[in-house]
Amino acid sequence: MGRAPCCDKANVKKGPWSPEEDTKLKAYIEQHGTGGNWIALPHKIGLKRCGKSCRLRWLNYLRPNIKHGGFSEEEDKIICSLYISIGSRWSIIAAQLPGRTDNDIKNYWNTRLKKKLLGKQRKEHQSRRGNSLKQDMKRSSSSVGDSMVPADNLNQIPYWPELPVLAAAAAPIPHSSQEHRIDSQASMRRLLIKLGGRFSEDDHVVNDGTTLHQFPNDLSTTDQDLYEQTVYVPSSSSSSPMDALSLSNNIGSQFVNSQFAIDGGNLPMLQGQSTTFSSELQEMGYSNNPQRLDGMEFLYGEDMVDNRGVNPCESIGWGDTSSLVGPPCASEYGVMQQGMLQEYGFSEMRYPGGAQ
DNA sequence: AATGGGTCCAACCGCAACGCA
DNA sequence: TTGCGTTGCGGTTGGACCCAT
Repeated sequence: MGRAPCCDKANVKKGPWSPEEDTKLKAYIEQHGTGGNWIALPHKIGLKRCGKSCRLRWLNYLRPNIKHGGFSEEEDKIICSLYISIGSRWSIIAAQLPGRTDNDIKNYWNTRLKKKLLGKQRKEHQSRRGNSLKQDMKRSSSSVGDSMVPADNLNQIPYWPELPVLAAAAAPIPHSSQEHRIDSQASMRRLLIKLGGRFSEDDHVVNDGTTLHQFPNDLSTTDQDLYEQTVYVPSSSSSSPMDALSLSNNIGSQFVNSQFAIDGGNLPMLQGQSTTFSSELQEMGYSNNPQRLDGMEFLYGEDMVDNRGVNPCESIGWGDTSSLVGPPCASEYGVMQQGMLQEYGFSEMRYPGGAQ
């Protein structure tokens, strides 16, 4: 037996709202408020509408100070940054953009921003792929015998971006986890810089023994304090891992401080909710090759490419994003990751235009 | 002018979380 | 603790509009 419908669908009007309906709803709410019961509201004012429909109409259209269209560059950046950090949590993203509704932002992302980024990514990838191909051809023709890569494998070998010297030294094996981690940090930086962020080179990475987090060196809080300010930590009083308010407040405070940390610590709570996000990212140029998507590589672990030794702690699909920054992990690999992060750790992104 | 495809956005739907009795 | 009604959220859809052919 299914759930009882929230309203009598047969006697409920659907489709676009008329100006009369808008006027009725707006006048009533402005005078009496919602009364704490959306379901009863349409009956009170004689509207043949579902309560949910009234709520949506009010929140997305009639509510005062709603802005429609005309997203600024700044808003674009905020949306992109937050999307990359938390995925399609439109209500949380909307909370950072006064006057914008989650529906508006969702539509804007789906119809414009995504395509904008997609085009950007593809363009850059194509041009870089072209250069890479030229170099490959040059190399293979000049030193076929010396090539590390068998000639018949050339077509299968993805483009590997240049590695930081230290990473290359630490990770002589091309597919090592260290290499990916380091490259992931660089990738994240690149993407965020593209999106308008910038990094402070002297920011610190702290490992409190359980979780890694990044913060600027001008903060004097303790690790725990910082962690609670920077990422959402389910407290003993908060039983819900999806405490959106906490997350929202947390993100809000980051913006208040004009700082924006992309931190995997936020992400475990997104488990099981980001399949679309993941596929979108794949669509944005990432299919089987993590290096194909310049700037997005950090979102994927090598296990996405190489299935050897998949470990729940190491898996980095959006079902478990916790390893983006280096969560608690019992495996040696996890410890190694943390060590590498400490060694070469990437810093938070500071949002442009804010106080430092 | 007709039309077919693409784009955009308001609104709907279903599900999960929440709150209360 | 449980069950039910309500709310909030994210994904999807339908249709209006635009533009190229």
